Amino acid sequence: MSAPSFDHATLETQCQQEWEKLGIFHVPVKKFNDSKPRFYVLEMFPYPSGDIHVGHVRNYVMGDILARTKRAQGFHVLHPMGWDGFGLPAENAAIERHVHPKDWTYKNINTMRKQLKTLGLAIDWAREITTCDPEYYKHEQKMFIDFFHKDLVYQSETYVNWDPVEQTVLANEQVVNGKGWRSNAPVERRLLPQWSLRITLMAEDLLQALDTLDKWPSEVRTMQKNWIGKSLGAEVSFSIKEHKNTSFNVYTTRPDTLFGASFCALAVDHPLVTQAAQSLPQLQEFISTCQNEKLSEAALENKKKEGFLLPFHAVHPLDDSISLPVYASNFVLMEYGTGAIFGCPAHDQRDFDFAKTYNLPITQVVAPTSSQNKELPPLSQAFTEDGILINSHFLNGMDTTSAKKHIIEHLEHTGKGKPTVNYRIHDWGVSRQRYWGCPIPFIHCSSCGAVPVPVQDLPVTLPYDVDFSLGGNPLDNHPSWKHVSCPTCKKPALRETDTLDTFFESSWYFARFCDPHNPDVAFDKDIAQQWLPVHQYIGGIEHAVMHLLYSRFFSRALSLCGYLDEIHEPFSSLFNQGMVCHETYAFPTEKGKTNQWLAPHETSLNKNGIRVHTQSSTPVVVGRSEKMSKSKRNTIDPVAMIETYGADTVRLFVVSDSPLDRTIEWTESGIGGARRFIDRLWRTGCLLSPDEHNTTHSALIPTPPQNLNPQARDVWKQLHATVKHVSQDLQTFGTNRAIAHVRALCNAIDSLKEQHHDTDSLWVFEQSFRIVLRLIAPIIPHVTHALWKKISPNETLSLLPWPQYDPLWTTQEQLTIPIQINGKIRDKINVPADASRETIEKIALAQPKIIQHLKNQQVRKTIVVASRIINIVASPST
RNA sequence: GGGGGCUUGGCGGAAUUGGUAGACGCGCUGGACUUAAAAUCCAGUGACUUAUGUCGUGCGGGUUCGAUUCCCGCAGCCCCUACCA
Repeated sequence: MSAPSFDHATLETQCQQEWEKLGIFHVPVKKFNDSKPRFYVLEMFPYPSGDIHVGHVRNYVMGDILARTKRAQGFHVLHPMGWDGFGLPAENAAIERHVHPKDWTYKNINTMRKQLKTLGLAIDWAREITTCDPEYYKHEQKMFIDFFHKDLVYQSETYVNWDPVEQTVLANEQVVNGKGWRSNAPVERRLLPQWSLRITLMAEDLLQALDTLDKWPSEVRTMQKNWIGKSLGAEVSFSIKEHKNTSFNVYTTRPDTLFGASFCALAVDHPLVTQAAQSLPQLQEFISTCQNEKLSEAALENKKKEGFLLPFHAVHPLDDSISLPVYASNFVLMEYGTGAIFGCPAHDQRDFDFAKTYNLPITQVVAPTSSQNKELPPLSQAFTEDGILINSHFLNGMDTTSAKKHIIEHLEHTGKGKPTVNYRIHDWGVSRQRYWGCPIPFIHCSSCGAVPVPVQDLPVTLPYDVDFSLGGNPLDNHPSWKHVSCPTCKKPALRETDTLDTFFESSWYFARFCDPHNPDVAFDKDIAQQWLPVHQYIGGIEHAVMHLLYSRFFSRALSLCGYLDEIHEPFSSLFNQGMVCHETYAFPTEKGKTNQWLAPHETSLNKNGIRVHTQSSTPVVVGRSEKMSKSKRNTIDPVAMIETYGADTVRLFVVSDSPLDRTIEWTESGIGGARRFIDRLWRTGCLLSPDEHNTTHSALIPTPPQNLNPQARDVWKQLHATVKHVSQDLQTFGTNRAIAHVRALCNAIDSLKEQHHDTDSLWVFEQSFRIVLRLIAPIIPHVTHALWKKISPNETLSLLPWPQYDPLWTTQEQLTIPIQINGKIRDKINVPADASRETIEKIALAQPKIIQHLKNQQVRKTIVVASRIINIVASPST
């Protein structure tokens, strides 16, 4: 890499101090009454995990480029930053390293803030928020109570992962192969009373409104759609032969195949199974086997479908002479539908497998449309397509669609069933048995039940003096914190010791940023509404479902509770940045032990080209490239890079090559090229003398002198075209193209300077260079700011309007048009842009090369696409 | 099992959305400057070919005057989701 031509560290610090002094990126918290449009750009805020890595840099730089561009284009820009403070890693640090989660979190925040600030981001730091601050979460507690009063919150019993050794509830990621991650003890399922949010209430609206989100990636919309999982079917009632008045309901999307039913199956936690198990020890055993299996088997593909034959039969709802065996089975889920199915082996692969295992009849009731009454061979697998009904009494001969309609009508008529809409999405369980989260503001009283904490008593703050060595939930173990009196009857009562899912904080932070320090309310409605919805949200695809869906639910719930009017969608445009990946490195592991990951900087290639742990020279296991994450330690620290090359170089480098939505494999090769470009700008800028006339630079590009030489004229045209392209590209995250255009223009103006030394060419050179600085400023703000100060001491680059191109200069008066013969380019001609098709054709056919090629050929047809191409279709003359 | 995506020189990637494939950069090669190196500048750089040319956007087909772009089939890689009745 080149020797620095200027001291980037000093220059960048100075620039950042100047911006701060001028308050350029600060937006007052108030209602605007000017006509200036507003633009809210938000990157998903970081979890304070320790240090920033290059993935963060790429993410926040791309948002910053947009914020700076929009600012120059005349918008009030809101571009804030905050911290998603609550989370499990803080608690893990407490358990493993005996630091307090709060201290750990705030220390990380301070580190990361400092690191982010070195990038020179155009952020209004006065709006910084931290979600683990009671000033933030007290409003969340109020919201929770408001949701409760609107019946959007309720309590119910739900299963959790319970570690019997640690005496604690485990998050899904803390369950490894069905065992507790620390205790290695088999995890149990336990029923606990939990709080849930009624997101299912809004399932239909959340689904329908996806169609309005036309500035979201279609994959994200599809994923949400599948997650909500609406299906149309029927609920069918099966009565039990042995017990009069007992029945169970089955949900099916294929009621048309009902005559093919050969068994029924219930989930192992279905009430009828639980009941039967009371007198059947073997069934009890089967249930617990299935429940443990359920947690351990991540790969369900090879899992056997098992059943336990229950001591009763189901009566076929269409023919009470038929009774069907009923199984408790591991492939039926209580969480979906009604937790019970009827098995139709011929038309469902799972049922087919099950029938094969237990020797149940396989009756085909749908025939392929093509089969036309021919005899059907026995099935080797389930036939799941639509077709024509057979073996189905009154349904015979109908197609699948009309059979469905008929059977549902029939079932409704006999009272055995009804059409049903089913959603896959569940209500959102928000209780977590953890310390480092927002306390749920409820008090449990033996006589009054669950009572909300009175608003004047909010916030319910987390106690600092907690003991993590006891295991379990420290809030529950705290000697005094949970003991309170009931707000209603004043009798001794217990505080809720569960805290909220950390997705709760991130579901409304975008609204808090609008009015971040309001002590009384979560945010002022009018102030929030002038910014919302977020115009451009930026974040990873991993949040495609949960975070984005919860936020969408929240904006609806907040509207219901009067926090917002008419804001239903929180993010009008969404951009998914690509992942930044890197190989993983680990010491060779012994069986049964967890990987000991190594950070890339701890390894190096030895002289034989083998990657080793640098300190010990031990060869390391090189794993495949994965998304950078703290857990795999495959992160790259940008701090050293910023020190060596400067923030501008790092900023330019991370957005230069790959399109921002593409997954990239991190490599530092090429960063020298980014620095070279900046050095080149610096050298060129230093050649220019300060502007003595104190010209004020507006959006308009100045008019050049008359009669420029052709090269200068071409540069001037290219300049306008570049402004056009870059303006578009910077707004659509096409930074790689924008940079390429600017570099091409730089090459052109440099060669103009080399070849022409007249005053007019010099003028073109200087003016073009000024525009280059303005176009590239959002990407490399420091060096451009400093250079502008040199050449226009009375202006601040960040306050200049965005340059506007003149369409007159982007039109070509002379065009190069290729001539094809049968689709192959044979020659090129220069023609005036307004040449008619006939003229072009005439010129083309007169070219010597073309005449040569058309010798012995007969022209059949000529296609002239104005200002594009000419294609001559010819064939050998006969 | 279901859904989505990707595949262009040695590498990252462009391509006006069906019209000059390889912009811009990295790397590499040669040259200038230098005692030498670094830096900088100049030239070259898809393959084959002495050249005119020929081939070339994962593979096979199709539509079209014309396909990296649209359609069908196949392969490889990646992501999401999953016993969803």
